[in-house]
Amino acid sequence: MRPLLRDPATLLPSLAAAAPHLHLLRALHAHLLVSGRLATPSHLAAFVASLVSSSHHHLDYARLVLPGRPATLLAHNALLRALARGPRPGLAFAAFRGLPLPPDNYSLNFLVRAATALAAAAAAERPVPVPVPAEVSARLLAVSAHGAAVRLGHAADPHVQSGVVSMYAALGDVAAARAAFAEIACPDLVCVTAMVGALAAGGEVDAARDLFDGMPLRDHVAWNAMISGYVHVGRSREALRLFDEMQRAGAAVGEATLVSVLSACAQIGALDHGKWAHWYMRSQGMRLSITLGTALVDMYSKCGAVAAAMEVFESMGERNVYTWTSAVSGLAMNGMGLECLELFERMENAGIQPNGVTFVAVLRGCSMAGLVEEGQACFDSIKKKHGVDPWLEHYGCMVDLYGRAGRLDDAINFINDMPVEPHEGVWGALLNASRIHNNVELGKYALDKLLAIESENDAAHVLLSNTYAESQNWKGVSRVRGMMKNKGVKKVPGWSAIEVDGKVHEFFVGGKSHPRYKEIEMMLAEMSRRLKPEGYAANTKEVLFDIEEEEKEGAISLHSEKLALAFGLIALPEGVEIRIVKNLRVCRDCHDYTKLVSKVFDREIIMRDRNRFHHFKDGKCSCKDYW
DNA sequence: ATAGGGTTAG
Repeated sequence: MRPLLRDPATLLPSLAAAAPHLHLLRALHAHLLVSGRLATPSHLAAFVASLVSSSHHHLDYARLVLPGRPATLLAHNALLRALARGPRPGLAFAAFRGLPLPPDNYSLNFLVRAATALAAAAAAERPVPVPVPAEVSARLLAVSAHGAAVRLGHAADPHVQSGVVSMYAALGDVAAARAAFAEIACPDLVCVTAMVGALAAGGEVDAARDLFDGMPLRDHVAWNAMISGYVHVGRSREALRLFDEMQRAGAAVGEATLVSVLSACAQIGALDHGKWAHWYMRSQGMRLSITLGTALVDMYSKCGAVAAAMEVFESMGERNVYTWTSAVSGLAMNGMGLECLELFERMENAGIQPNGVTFVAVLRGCSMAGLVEEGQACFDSIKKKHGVDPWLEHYGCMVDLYGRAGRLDDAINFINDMPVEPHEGVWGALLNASRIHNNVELGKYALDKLLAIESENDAAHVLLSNTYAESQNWKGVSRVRGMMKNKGVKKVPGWSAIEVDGKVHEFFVGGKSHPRYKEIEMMLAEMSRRLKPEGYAANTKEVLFDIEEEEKEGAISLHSEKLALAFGLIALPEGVEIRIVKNLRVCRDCHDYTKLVSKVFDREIIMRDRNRFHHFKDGKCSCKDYW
């Protein structure tokens, strides 16, 4: 005979996921008691899980229900699992200690997951100078969970093994992950993959790659771990190469893969690759999730395709802080300060709480567009309206805002009024402002402060040297050169990347290794020839100061962006814009040079440097020579 | 009758 009503107990599994209200749970409890089903372990376990699930935390209720029942691990493990997944994973440890039965491999696994959740939460907190207490306690709990697994004889369980490895990875402790992994006699594929992930996320990509290459089988998760590892350390070209291999190997390309691929494209400005990824996800009918959509917005923004970025942004049904921040920051990077402020206002109206990263983006937008008053208002609102203490970076942005606008006094007063000790970013901003406005004295002052904090900052030395150079103070330039030599400060080598026919070409300062270098050399000569009548003379003020005076002109012509530019003129058909991505700030000479090339060769050139975009057209740049 | 590895913003 079929029951007339659906048995309420069948609702249990879905209730566990749905965070039900207390009255519903009480009714269910009554039903389970009356029908006697609460005595069966599976029903009890499911009921406990629904009590402790997600935000509705009826923990005390669960604690009342459990002791009155014959103790089963099934029910207690359900509690552990729910606690580990819940908003306060630390509670799983107390429950574990209070277990009325010897824990099994499942219990240990849930305990390890709880420690992982704590570690991840601690890592997600803003980096602060000293380790946060959450991190310290996460570490202690991780070690104790691992110890418990070993002590209780569950260290050989494959689920526990992979869990322990990724737990240490979540803590950011690669050494501990390595040590734990070394103890495992026969790690299975999932466990090896976890180790690949741990190494990759910890920045040890080459070690990760060795392990990865040695795997007899690799599924899509292993590929994803490896690809994201490359992206993480900025080796995006290798990431894209590996992605090609992944496809040839027939591994499943999913959301996680594409997010990493898009991030790689964003880093090196590989717009064609990025467009392809966008096309691919559409052709596969993939849903535009928040994560994927955000990665797309970021990719298009960082490739200088703001319109496309905004199109994706507007088409998204759901957005979170990351999405909004990416869009706001995209507008800022592209010098669209007013639009950036407008979007920020929309964000606030939409009820999305901005965070510190958002404010950095807005302040940078103001700084680039010279919107001093607006930036001031934004800075004040951080504390007044949002009740958040500004980060040091926000102070740095303000110094940059005043400094770029030429309001050096305001910048200095601002620094003097800071309630916290200025950090290197603040002095760096002041140093940069001194360079822009040729104030050598102030530059020296800022550099002294900067070096007192961070004595090996290469960018600082380069900035000071450039400040000297712009005021023709060659003695000063060589003094900085000496300082750098003495301290062993190495200048980060500049590179520029350009994408042609879906292939990314990378150029380094003075590099001659490109297969088409002969043609590039000829093109460079032609460029010089055609630029001379336009009044171009190599600007030897800002140069690499490790090069002797008489070599300057020759050396300048080989800055990586010039090589990329020459290659773009050769390899890209007329009428196609040239897109170049560079890892450092573009120097004044290359900026002047590129402006003229855009006019003489009638090309649009879009150059992304360390800080922002430059859209060159008809001999002018979108930054209005202000960067 | 409960478990595992990979994914976004400055």
